Amino acid sequence: MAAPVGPVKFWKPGSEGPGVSVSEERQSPAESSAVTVIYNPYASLSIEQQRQKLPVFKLRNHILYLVENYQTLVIIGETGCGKSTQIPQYLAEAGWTAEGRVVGVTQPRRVAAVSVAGRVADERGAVLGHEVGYCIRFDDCTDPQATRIKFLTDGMLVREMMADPLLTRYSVLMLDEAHERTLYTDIAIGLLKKVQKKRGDLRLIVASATLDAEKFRDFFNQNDTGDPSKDTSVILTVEGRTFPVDIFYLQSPVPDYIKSTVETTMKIHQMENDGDILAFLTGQEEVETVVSMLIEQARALARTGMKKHLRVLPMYAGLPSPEQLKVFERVPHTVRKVSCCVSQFLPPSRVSAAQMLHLSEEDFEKLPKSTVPEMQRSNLAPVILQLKALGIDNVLRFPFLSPPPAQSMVQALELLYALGGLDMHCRLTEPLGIRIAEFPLNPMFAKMLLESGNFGCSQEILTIAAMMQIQNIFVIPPNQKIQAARQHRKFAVEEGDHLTMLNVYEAFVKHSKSSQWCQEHFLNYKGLVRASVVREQLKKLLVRFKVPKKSSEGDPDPVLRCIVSGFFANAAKFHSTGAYRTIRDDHELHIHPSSVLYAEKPPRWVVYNEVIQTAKYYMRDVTAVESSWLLELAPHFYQQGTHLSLKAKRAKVDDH
DNA sequence: GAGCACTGC
Repeated sequence: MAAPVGPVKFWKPGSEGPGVSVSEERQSPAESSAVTVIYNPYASLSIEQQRQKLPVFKLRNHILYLVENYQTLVIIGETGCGKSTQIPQYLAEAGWTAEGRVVGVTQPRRVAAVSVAGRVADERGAVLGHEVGYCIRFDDCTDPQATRIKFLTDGMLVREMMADPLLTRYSVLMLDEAHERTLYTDIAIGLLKKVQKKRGDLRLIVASATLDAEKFRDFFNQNDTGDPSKDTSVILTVEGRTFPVDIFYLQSPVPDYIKSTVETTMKIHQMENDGDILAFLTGQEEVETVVSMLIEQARALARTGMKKHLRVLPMYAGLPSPEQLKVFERVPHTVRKVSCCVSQFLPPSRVSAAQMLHLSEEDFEKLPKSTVPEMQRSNLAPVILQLKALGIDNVLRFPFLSPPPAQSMVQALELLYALGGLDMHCRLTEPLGIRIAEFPLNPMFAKMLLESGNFGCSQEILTIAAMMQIQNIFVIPPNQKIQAARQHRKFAVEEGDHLTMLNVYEAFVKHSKSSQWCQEHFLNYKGLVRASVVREQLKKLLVRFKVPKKSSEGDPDPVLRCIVSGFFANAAKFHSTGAYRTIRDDHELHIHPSSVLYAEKPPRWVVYNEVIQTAKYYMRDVTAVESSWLLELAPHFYQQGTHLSLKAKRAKVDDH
């Protein structure tokens, strides 16, 4: 009756069927776990030889031909075929970066943008930030004069269009991992379709998995003559990958999967020649446990005379990005790299990773292959505001690849109206709406910052806004939970998370931003440094918008009221049922366990920054408020008659 | 009152 545990991934070059050593042993529970092995047989070759080994190399001229002759090329290729690193270089070599033009490559994730840029700079013998650069939020590593190949997050591309709607500097844009259908990839796709109509010279490469390729091609095809020879978009498939992948499923469950992950990893380390290892775990804490166990065992092994060194690296989102980037660094032949990652194959139904690891092969195969586009399930307020800022007045007629539900459009418009960013005719307001859109933040944060001068607490609000952009300020080592909690309590205040984070930052500054002090207080030093960088950048925007520099001098009231002026729409009331309910739509919510208000007497009224959905709907970053503030600071949103005006507005929206 | 998903601007 025991359900098989899986999946186990096993990569081995040149092998068609099951791999040799590990797979043969996969039926033995003690030696089975979710472990991926990557062999790199080309590590000893020169960079140029390595480039020529990539599957995409054979198609170099064909790709260049298609880019020359079609406005849009949809390219299908698996991870590892080399498309992300090679195609931009082929384009540069073929002249697409002549006369100051730029080839841009977007990635859905920051880490990917930085690491792929690093790899390409390496291959070209360039210093990162010159010929090859990257641009992500709060971190622009490009040279406006010198950069020819630019990697950026898709969100950053959308933001760039606010300054240059036709993206005049770019000759080619490649949207990598487009099949992931992230919110900003989808927006970029819609925007680029519009740009292409005005700029026939702009070339687009959409890199996608097989499933969506035809959808992308048809979306971009401007040929309405019915004659296929006049198509403006085309699909090309890159066959193969550098390292074939085999997936194995365990036959029986593993009693202690942490232990067996460590055992399997060590076995591979001792038995196999070259190759790095990826071990998948279900959470940050497990990653850290496995990392420390592996380090310990590798040390013991080194003492017995094992020549090959094991470099053990943790990899999870809470890690500062320089630490995350270490898993992409190349290591010498004498070293084997083990990256311990959090499993991220979570389906949209939000089954937890732990559950996932205990599914049978049959059940695993039943899970949906492609996820619901983010556009279908997101808060669209930031999107709509940005589209408006890009001059797209009728957002309902925007060419969405998958149009979002009308209801979420209406909600977003209502919120933006309530924030004062849009007027009654759904037009961007001047100057507030334009300013809100300028901030690289959720509109509620932007509104809060812009109001902070009026509340006489811009200093405090700047800190709070910056701190809220950083995750995991409180460090909780699994073996020192009690000590960490004791230190963290020193900063906690009954008002909630916002003022607690203000306290943390102010104490950090008071102690001269000392890393030693952070360590003693179980605080994320790098995170706090990042918060101060973010704070400086946000401060520049406030200076530009002439928001007066003021402090409430320790008085919490103005600060709390200012938070409400931005986050009034995210208000919830505690009910006798023992849960919170949103004021807006009576939706049940709970305080997230990471909040300082968790396990405290629940305040009657709260506002929160965001909701995350796991087992339940949790509010993250929560602060207690007075209900009277909601009425006072957002009368248009909460007073009687609101529903009527919303209905009227809805009717107006539906008219478009 | 009950115990923690990730990414992006």
